[in-house]
Amino acid sequence: MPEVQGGENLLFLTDEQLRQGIEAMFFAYRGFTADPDRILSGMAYGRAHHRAVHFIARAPGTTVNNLLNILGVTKQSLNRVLRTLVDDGLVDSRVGKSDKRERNLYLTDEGMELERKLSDAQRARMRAAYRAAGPEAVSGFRQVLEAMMDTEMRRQYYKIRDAKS
Amino acid sequence: MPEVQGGENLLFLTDEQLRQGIEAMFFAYRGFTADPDRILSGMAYGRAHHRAVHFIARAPGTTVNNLLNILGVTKQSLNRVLRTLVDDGLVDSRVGKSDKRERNLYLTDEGMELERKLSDAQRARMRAAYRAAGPEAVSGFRQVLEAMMDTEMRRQYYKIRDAKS
DNA sequence: CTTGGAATGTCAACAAAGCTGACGTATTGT
DNA sequence: ACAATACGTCAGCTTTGTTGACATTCCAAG
Repeated sequence: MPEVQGGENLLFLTDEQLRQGIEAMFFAYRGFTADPDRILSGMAYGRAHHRAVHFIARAPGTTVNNLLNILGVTKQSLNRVLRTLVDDGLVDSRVGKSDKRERNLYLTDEGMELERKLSDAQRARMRAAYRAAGPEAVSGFRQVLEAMMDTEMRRQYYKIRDAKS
Repeated sequence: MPEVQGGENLLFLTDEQLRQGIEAMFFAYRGFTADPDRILSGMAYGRAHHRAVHFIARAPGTTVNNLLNILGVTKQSLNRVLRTLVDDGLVDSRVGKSDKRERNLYLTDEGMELERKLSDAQRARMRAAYRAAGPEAVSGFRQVLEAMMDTEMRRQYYKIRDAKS
């Protein structure tokens, strides 16, 4: 059998395989966001609020600028979301201690309650998927996702992850 | 060492691991859409057009209703996108042969050209990620993604995938 | 101590892409 | 004949993103 693929089995790199991966990402992401979206619909919040709340919960005291980098939106867009959360008493925005231009963001008790509700739903789905697929699959899943990120996003991802160890 | 986890290693199911998976999905999806988005910005098209073009390319002759089910949007939303694509000569909408109420959708040559451009970019990233992670990781990646889909979406996914074998 | 630049906030206007509801038309199946 | 289906469309609304302009506050360098 001729080694047309450089001596390795690269069948997983055929266009058809790649297209299937693309479609899997598309359909899976729908599932990924479905449960939080369901919870948020009916409240005055949307996916953007979920993202803000998630990363504030994850890195309490984070600055607006930092959140901007993580979320990759404009400050005007984030500000609109943040303002409603602050006004509604879910997020506390405190003037920075060392640098008073900065605002450090924290969830209030009410904010934490919403975060937990959203997170519980999303983690439940992730847990079910992980459990169904098994530890080895999970490892592969994470490897491919990390390789798919833009360099700057991967940096952000590691930064958050490593702060938790 | 006590078997507090039912005899298996379930460390990959800790809340921290699940949160990392959630964030990996978030950051990776950004990368996943980044290249097509870049190509489309500047044209009068967006991500919604990309999705329509992708699935029409994937299942030529598909009906509007079928596309609606795959994309999970309202017909008004899809119609707006489809109309611009037809008007611009990227998509051909032909009256159904057996059932004249239906419209069968096809890409024109110009439509195929755009699809190829978008697909090339997205597949290049996917290929790089797959290559970096290796075949075993890719298998795990796919398993977790499939387990994460809603049942109906998984059905759609298999349907498209199996039509290509 | 003044001044330039950085971080933040805000106003206005706009665009993409989703939604609901209502309605019209052609076609099909009962 | 009539109900249901597939599609298209009008109108209006929401969420979430965008630019651009401008004010405020503050740090730090000259």
